[in-house]
Amino acid sequence: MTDSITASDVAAPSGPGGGSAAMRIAVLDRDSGFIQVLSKRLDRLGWEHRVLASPVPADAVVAMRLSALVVDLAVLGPQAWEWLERLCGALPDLGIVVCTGPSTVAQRVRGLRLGADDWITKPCHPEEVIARVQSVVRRRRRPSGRTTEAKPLMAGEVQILCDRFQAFVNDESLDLTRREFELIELLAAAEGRVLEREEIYSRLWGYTMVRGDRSVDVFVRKLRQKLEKASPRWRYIHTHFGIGYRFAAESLDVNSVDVEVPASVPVAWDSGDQGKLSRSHQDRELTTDAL
Amino acid sequence: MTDSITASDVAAPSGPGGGSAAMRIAVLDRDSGFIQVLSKRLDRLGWEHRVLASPVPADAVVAMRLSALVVDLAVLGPQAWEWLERLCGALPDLGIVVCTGPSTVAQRVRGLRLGADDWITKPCHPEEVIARVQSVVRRRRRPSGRTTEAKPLMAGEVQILCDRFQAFVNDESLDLTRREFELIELLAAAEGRVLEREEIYSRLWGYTMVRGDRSVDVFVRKLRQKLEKASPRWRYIHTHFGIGYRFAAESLDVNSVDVEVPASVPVAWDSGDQGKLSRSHQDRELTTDAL
DNA sequence: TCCCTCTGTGAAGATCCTGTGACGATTCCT
DNA sequence: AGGAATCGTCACAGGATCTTCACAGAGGGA
Repeated sequence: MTDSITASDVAAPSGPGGGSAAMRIAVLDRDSGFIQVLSKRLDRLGWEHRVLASPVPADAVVAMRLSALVVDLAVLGPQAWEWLERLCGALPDLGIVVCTGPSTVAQRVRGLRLGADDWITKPCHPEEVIARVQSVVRRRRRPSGRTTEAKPLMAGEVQILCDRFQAFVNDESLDLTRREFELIELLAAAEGRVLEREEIYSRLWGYTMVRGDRSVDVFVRKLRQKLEKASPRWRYIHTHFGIGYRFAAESLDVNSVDVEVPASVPVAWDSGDQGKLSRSHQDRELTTDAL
Repeated sequence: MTDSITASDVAAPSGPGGGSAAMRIAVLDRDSGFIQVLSKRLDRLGWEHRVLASPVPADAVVAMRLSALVVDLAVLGPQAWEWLERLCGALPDLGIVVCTGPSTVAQRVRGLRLGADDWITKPCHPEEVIARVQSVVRRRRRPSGRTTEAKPLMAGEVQILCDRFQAFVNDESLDLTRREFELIELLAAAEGRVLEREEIYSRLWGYTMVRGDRSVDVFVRKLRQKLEKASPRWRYIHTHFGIGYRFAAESLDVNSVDVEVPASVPVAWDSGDQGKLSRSHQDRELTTDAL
């Protein structure tokens, strides 16, 4: 059961997982020529992608769990601005690249201010579209990506192995579901800081929490149950009333020193390899492209 | 006196938002016309900015602690690519916007792949440059913003940890509720200034206080109780009759030097001149208040 | 000194928040 | 298709927190 979680699952927007892989984008456009050429490139890159021909309600975009969206505002008609604003509000972590015909400075500024991450004017080369999408996604991912690099997190009796998407107590799996694991990973990575519900929600679900949503609470409860069963002498998730939750291992044994360990990570974080990767990658691209 | 409240003061104490404030950018370019127009806009926006006329070594850029850098690659000559790569490697969190003359698709793609966050082609409207810089910075800040503001405030025996939404004395939590914490944080951040009731109220509750509302007083009392219990030899919150409250740690030990520390971040810079200011506290209260 | 206003205090009621169990919807696997 | 696992929503109950109120004491000006 544990093993059923595959790498492809990691495609989650804010997903901690894999590096440059697992790109998932959608193109909202009707320009068949443009779409065709772009799709071809995306295929070659191995990016999951999807073409949308008509204005999709913002809620539907949410469900797609995209890394980025390329959109021609012309398709949306007069409600384009409103749509853009709603989408950016709901999905603060989604990369949005507007790729549309001739526009005025004012229009571009407006789009960017509303939350678009980039604005490309057609006609344009698909390679540039891709490079800009990459740039947008890279920018978004950088800070969250560094925390999670297969280094096991430890707290109390619990060991969190990111590369297995599972937590263990005495080498026994807690049988966490995907959401449960993402939650414990997020909390543990916060190193004892309090995370607000809204932040937890937006990091796990990828869009902003609506007031009254109890999902976070429910998953906290499920996590607590499994932690309690596997490690009864410890408390891990602490409620901060009116704010959110904090992860820190606290022993219930009175005689023990009751050390409060947030979550230690034997990390020595890198920074080099990602850049290196993308560079060699890009050299290859440039030579073959021969522009 | 009430009018001394400025827009910049209103930045929410713990609020993650605060997008436009504290922007700090540099422009590396030689196009005097462009620079002039851009500078003017930046001034009006209140962004700190700085113009660099010649290729600055990447290391020097590091020291500037910028939010973003706008650069014309032409200034850099043939080493532009290498420079760009070095810079992006050294400062993965710096927003880099290339703003340069006509270029090929391949050049733009190369720049973006090397780590640039955006690429604008001159001639361009300064407003668009600004909008794109904002977009870049906004995107970069969101996830890391919360971790950055982790400067603990210190006053007397009390330590305020913003990322835990809690205050501590000797590593023991005061068990502050959300409002109580917001209040102590607000007061402590004022660095010894007197805050009027109306200001406190509007910052914590988000709307203006109706006359006769005693909420602030009640929460001050709760805070005082908890502070008193945890740190009996100190006074922290001082009433200013007819005005409001002031936060400053004052020792009650007579023999002690009675150092009054408003609330300082535990960095190296301070401690010297405090003693000079404090004579008998009674007198000081009257003179410094200067109403 | 007197009087009026402002502040400290305690308590009670209202309000909001969280824990919890259960249910239907959806997805995934066989 | 059938069944199981997982997910998201809902309603309810018990607490925690917030707000309001009344009263007493302190502060400041005439």
